[in-house]
Amino acid sequence: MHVVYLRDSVDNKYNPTEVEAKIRKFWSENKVFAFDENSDKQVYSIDTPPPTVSGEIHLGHVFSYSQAEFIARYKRMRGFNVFYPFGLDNNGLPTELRIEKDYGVNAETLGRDKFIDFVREKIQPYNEKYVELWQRLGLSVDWQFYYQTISKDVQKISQTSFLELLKMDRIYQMEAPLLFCPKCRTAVSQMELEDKEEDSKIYTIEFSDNVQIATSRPELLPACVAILVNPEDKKHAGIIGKTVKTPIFGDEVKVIADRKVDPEFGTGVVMCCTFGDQTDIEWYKQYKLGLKIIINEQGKMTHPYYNNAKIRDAREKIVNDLKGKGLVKDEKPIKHSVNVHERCGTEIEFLVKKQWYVKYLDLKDKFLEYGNEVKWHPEYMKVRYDNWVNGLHWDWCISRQRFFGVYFPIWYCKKCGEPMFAEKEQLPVNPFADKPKSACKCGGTEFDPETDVMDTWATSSLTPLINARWGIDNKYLKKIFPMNLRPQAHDIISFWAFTTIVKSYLHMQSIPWKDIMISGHGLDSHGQAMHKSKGNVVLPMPYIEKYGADPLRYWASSSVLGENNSFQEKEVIAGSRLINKMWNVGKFIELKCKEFGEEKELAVIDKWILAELNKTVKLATAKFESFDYFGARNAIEEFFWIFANDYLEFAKNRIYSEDKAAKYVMNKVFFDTIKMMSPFIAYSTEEVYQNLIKDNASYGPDSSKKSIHITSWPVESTISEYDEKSGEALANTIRGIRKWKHDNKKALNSEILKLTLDSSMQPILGNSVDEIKTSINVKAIEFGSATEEIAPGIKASIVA
RNA sequence: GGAGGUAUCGUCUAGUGGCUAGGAUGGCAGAUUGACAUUCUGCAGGCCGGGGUUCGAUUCCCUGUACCUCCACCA
Repeated sequence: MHVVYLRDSVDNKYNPTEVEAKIRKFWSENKVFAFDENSDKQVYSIDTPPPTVSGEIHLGHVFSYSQAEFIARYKRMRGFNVFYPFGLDNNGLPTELRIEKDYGVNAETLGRDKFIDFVREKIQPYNEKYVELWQRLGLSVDWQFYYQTISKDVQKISQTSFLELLKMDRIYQMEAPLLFCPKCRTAVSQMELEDKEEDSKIYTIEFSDNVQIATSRPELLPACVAILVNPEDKKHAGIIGKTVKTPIFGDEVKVIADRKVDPEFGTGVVMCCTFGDQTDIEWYKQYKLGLKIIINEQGKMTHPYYNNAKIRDAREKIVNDLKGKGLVKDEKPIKHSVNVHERCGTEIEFLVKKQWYVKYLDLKDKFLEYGNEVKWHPEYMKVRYDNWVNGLHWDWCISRQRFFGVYFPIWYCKKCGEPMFAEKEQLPVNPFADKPKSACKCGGTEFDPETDVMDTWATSSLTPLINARWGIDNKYLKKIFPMNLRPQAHDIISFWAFTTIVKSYLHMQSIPWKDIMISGHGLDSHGQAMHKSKGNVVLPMPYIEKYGADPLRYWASSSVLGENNSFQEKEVIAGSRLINKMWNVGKFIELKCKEFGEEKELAVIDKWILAELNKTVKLATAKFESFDYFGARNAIEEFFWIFANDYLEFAKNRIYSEDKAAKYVMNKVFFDTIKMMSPFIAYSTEEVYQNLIKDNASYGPDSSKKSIHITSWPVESTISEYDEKSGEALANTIRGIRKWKHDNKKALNSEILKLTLDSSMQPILGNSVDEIKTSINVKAIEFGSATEEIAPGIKASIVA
C-alpha cells in the first residue's frame, strides 16, 4: 500500500527564480564585486577566458567558467581586492562563420566593407546571450571590465603589439602555403576542413633512371621539386643524392632521403610537389626546395602544358600523355581520405601567399623556462605545454586571408610595393579607410591596404595586457600585472596558454600570471563531448530556469580540477537538496535559535561540533589554496550534513528548552558553514545571510557587511577544555543509540528506560554521559558490563 | 603514428600500500509531523584484463584493452 504523506503547512519554500533575480539586482546595485581602485589591499587578478562567440553555447561553458568563479569568491573572502574581468572573443573566424551560416551571406557576395559591418551588427544578439548566461549563472565579475576583442580598444592593443614586435625585429613576411577552396575562392582554416573518403586512382609513373613513383596526383608532375625515399630503403639506396628527370617535362630533381617516407607504400618513392599535401609543405620548408605554383585561385592549372584546364581535366590529359609514352607502369583504384571544405565538399588545394610571421623559434628555451615559472594546476598539465614548445618547428603565422578580424596596420606603396606601417599614434587603424601619415620612402603617396586580418590568437594572447589597458592608458598595468590566475581548458594549452606566455615575454619580459588552472570539459550524460553534429548539446538555460543557477554551479563543482565531468541531472538535484536543507536549517534557526548571545558554558557535544567545524575550515582552506575547489566543497558539504542531521538532532531538546549554549553553537556553526558554501551556492547563501544574519550584531562584526561574499572566510576557533576522544565517543554513543532504536523499530524520540554502558567507557565519557539523556531521551544511565556493540568500539545494553 | 590523461557499486563520483574502499542516485526495509516528503535512519551493491615489486596492491611498476584530449597523418 502506498501512503501519501500530507503535511499541514509547507510555506516559505525557497524559490530560486525569484530569489536569484532579486539577489542579482542587489549585487549589481551595491557593486559587491567591484574592484576597488583606491584600495591598498592585496590584488588578486584573474585572466578570464573570453569565450569565442560562435553561438554554440552549452553546459561545458558553465562547467569551466564556474571553476574560476569559485576561486574568485574564495579569494574575495580571504580579503583580496579581486580583479575579475570578462571579455568576449568575437574577432575571429568562428564569429564570421556563424553569421555566414545564419544569413547565407559572405564577403564575396556582400563586398568586404558591408560584410564586416553586417557581422558586427548581427553578432550583437549573440554577445548579449553570452553575457546573459554569465550573469544568470552569477559570476562575480566586475562588469565594468567587460571587453570585446573586436572593439576599438582591443584592436589598438593588438596593433600596438604588432608594431612593437616589428620594432624588435620579430616580424617578417614570408611566402607560405595556405589552404584554399577553389570553389568558394576563399582561404579556409583547419577548423573548416572535413575528411572525406574518395575513390581515386594511384598511378605508378616512370621517371628517368628507371625510378618509379606512385602518385594519386599525377597532374602535379610539373610542380615536382624533389624525389624522396626512405634512408633505410636498400632498393633505392643507390639514387640518394643523385638527380633524376621528370617525364614529359624533363625537370631535374634531387633525390632526398627522409624517414617520413614509408618504403612499403606504393613503390617506396615519393615525389614532392609544391603543393600536393601537408607533407610536401614540410619537405619544402625543411629542404628549402624550389617553388613551382601551377594552380591558381580559380582552381585552374597555370602551367602552359595544361592550357588553363581544371584540375580533373588536367589529370586526365597527363595520364593519357604518359600512357601514350608507356610511362604509366601501374594503375590501381584507391580509397583515401582527402580534406574537403565543409561548406561545399570541394577538395582543398594549397596556394602560396605572403604571410606575416612572428619570429620565435629562437626563444624556445625561454618559453620552457617561463612555463616552469608558472605554477600549473594540476601539475601534469605542464607536460603538454613542454611537449608543444619542444615540438615547435615553424614560426608563428599570424595572418589570415579572411575578412572579419583585427586589421594589420599596414599599407603597400602602389609605386614600389613596399609595406608601410602605421604610426603608433594612429592606432587603431583601418587600412581600408585610413591613410598613412607620410609618403613612402620612394616618394609614393598612393597605397593599397593590407587585406589580411590577424589570426584570433594574435589578439587573445594579449588578454592580460588588454585587462591592464596596455597602450591605452596603462591604468591597471601596475596593479594587476602579472596576473594571479589564468583559468582555461586543457584543449587550448598549446594555443592560448602558450601564445600568452610568448607575448608576455616579448612585451613585458615577465610571465603573464603566477598560477594557471586547467579545467576539463563538460560532457553529456554518457561522457561524450557535446557536438552540434552529434545532437547531444545540452543547453544551460533550461536547467537554470528549472532549478536555478546554484544547483548548476553545484554540478560544476562536482569534479576534480582538470578532469572532465559528465552532466548528470541528478547531480543538479543533489545541489537543490543541499540548498533546501541549508534553507530549512536557516528557518529553524530563525524560529528557534533567534535569541542568542555570547559563547556560554558549552556542552561536550557543542565542543564536538565546533571541533568538527575547525577540521573542516582547515581542510577546506587548504584545498582552496591549491585550487582544489572540489575537495573544499566535499569537505564543507560533508560537514554540513553532519551538522544538520546529527548535531541539530542531538541539540534539539536543549534548544527547545532555551539552552543558550546550544543556540550559540547553532548560529556560529551555521554562519561559518554557509560562508564556506557561498562560493558554490552563491545566491541561496546570500539570501539566507540577508534575511537572518545581516545587521544582527550577535553574529559579530561580519554581520555588518553588505553581502556574505565580502564577509571574512572562517578561521579555526579555540575550544577550551575539550578532549577530542571523549567528544567523539559521545557523538558515536548517541548515534549508536539512534541506530539501536531504528533496528528495534522505535521512534527516534522514544524513551530508553535504562542504558548500561560498558565500564571501560566511564573514563572516556566522564560527566558527558548526562548529555546523552537529553540528546536522545534516555531516562537512566549506568556503567557496568555490556556486550552489544552499538557503534564501533562502544558496548552497551539497552532497555526500552 | 606521437604525447598526455582516464578506467572504482546498476548509474555518477571521491579516496587509500594494510583496518569494514567513502559519498550521491536508483532499489529495498523502517521512522517521523515542534526547520525540511526536496525529510530522517538502516540494508544490499564496486576497485578493467594479465604480469611484476611487496609480508601485503584497488593504490606503485610493466603490459594489454577501452575511452577522452592535443599533435602528426600516408604520397
